[in-house]
Amino acid sequence: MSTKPETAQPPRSVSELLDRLDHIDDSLPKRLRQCAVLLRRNINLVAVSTVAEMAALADVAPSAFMRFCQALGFSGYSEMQVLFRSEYAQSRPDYDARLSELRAKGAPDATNLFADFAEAGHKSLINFTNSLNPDQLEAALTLLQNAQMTHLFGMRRAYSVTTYFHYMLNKMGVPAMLHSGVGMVAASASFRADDVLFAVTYAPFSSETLDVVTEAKARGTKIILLTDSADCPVAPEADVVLVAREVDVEAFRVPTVSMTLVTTLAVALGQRVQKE
Amino acid sequence: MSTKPETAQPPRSVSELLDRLDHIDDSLPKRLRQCAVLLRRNINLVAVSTVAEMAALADVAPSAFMRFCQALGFSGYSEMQVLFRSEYAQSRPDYDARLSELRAKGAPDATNLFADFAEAGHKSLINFTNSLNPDQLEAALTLLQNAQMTHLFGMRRAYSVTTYFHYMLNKMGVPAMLHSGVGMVAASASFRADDVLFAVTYAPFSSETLDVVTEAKARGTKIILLTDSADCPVAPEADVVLVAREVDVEAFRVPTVSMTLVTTLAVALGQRVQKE
DNA sequence: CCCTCAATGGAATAAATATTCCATTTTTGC
DNA sequence: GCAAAAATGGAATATTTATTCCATTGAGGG
Repeated sequence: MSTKPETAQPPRSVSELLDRLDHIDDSLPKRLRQCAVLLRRNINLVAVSTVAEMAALADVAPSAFMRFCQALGFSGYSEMQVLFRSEYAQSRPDYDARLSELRAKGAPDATNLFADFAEAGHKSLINFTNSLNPDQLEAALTLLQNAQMTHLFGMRRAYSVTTYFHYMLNKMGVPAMLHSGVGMVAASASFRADDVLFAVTYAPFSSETLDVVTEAKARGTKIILLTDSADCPVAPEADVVLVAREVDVEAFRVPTVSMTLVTTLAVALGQRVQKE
Repeated sequence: MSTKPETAQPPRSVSELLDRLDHIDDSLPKRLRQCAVLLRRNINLVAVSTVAEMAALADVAPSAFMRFCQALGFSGYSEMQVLFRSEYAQSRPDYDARLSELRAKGAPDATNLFADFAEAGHKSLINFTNSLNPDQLEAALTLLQNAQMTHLFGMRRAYSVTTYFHYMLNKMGVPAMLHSGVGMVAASASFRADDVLFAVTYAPFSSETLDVVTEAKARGTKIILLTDSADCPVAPEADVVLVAREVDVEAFRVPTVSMTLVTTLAVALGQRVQKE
């Protein structure tokens, strides 16, 4: 029917491009394969290099690299480059250098403090990403997806997390109820067996939240617990336990991982609900 | 002896350049100062932008930006750019490798999504750290420190940020009042001239928050505005504007920078209050 | 072994981008 | 308020860089 479609559509993002590179057809001609291999290994150079430079690294003529870009679906090197440039424009290389520099100079305390919190946030995210158990996320998502209603409960610092989760769930069109803790008894009165309670609590665990979890358990409501320690006393009651540990700065914490996690859950849930 | 030396030698590295920018002579002509300020704040864009783009961001003619580069000691923009490009080319591989590794494995969607959000959070924090103007933080802290009462106001996603700020301020023993938006009129009725309004709003800006800011201005209450764009319509009304831009994932955001920022403010404030 | 077609490299061309020049405006010193 | 100097913006030019073209090479099929 149609002419050889090659890779008709250009990748829309760097990660899409990486995907494609991971599945490079072995039938690719020699030079083009060289390009693919080099690109896969030096993906970070595209934003700041010319075709000629990339071609030289791949040990290939510029025109060959050009053809390679077109085989990927781009109109040329430039079009591919804008992808990398725009992603890079949001980021920045020498984080550590910048941080230590900030600290070294007599920067005001507050600025240093921010840098410390930023670094802590970064570490927390990395730690969590590394130790993340995909099955748990999946389990949580399945529970949420099947829930008639999701009840959100958290006191003190956990309250911010539930408010954001509530906002995101609403935005995604997922029914959710935010309990503010004051009318606690009334809250648990509305728990039903086909509901899910998403409870957030950090050490030292607020007794209200522990009570609500216990109550939910008694009513047969499914329970997802987001906490910062597997030692949370009600962990055994929960169907899924998500442990988000935040690196602290002078004993203070930003709930970066928790916020990122609930956002992820909401967005993933939204995608699933739409596909139904 | 010699002719006017200007900045005879070009900076040898990005951090040397940053040093120089931090000590920009006030005698610099207007346009050139604009360039300096923009560069200081968007240092990361140089590697992937053209002079024309940088000039446009600085709201300056390309030739002016050119002169600015030369005033710094470079022969031109290109020479300055190689500095950034080469530092970038050296420093990135780790992070990219790590990410593409994650992707390569057939991880479930939600896990990938978390990794994306984690990366976005990381980028956001870096960006903010880079462009952070210590004076603004100081100004905000001074206002907060002198306030008789701090009023916190934010709708929708901004609400989570204010709830966390509220929690932290309480913890630090700083008087703060969280307005939840429903009793808005009542809220602004309590604004006094020696109070501070800490308003949080992101595009598209909620009319409630804009109204509250306007009302506060009329009452002589000092205003600190936390937003994600300098274009916020009430930015001119504010005494201090803090711009926390979050990198998005498929148009969704986690308020990582905002949360980190309010935590920083609260802790820094707590330290100062204690020292009094 | 030859013919055909894909692949390749280098050179020619096109496009984008940096850089300089200069007429005009703005500021500074008197 | 005037003259001189500095600063500015826009247009002209130079340079770099991407892209295409085409002659040559090499591989695969009959």
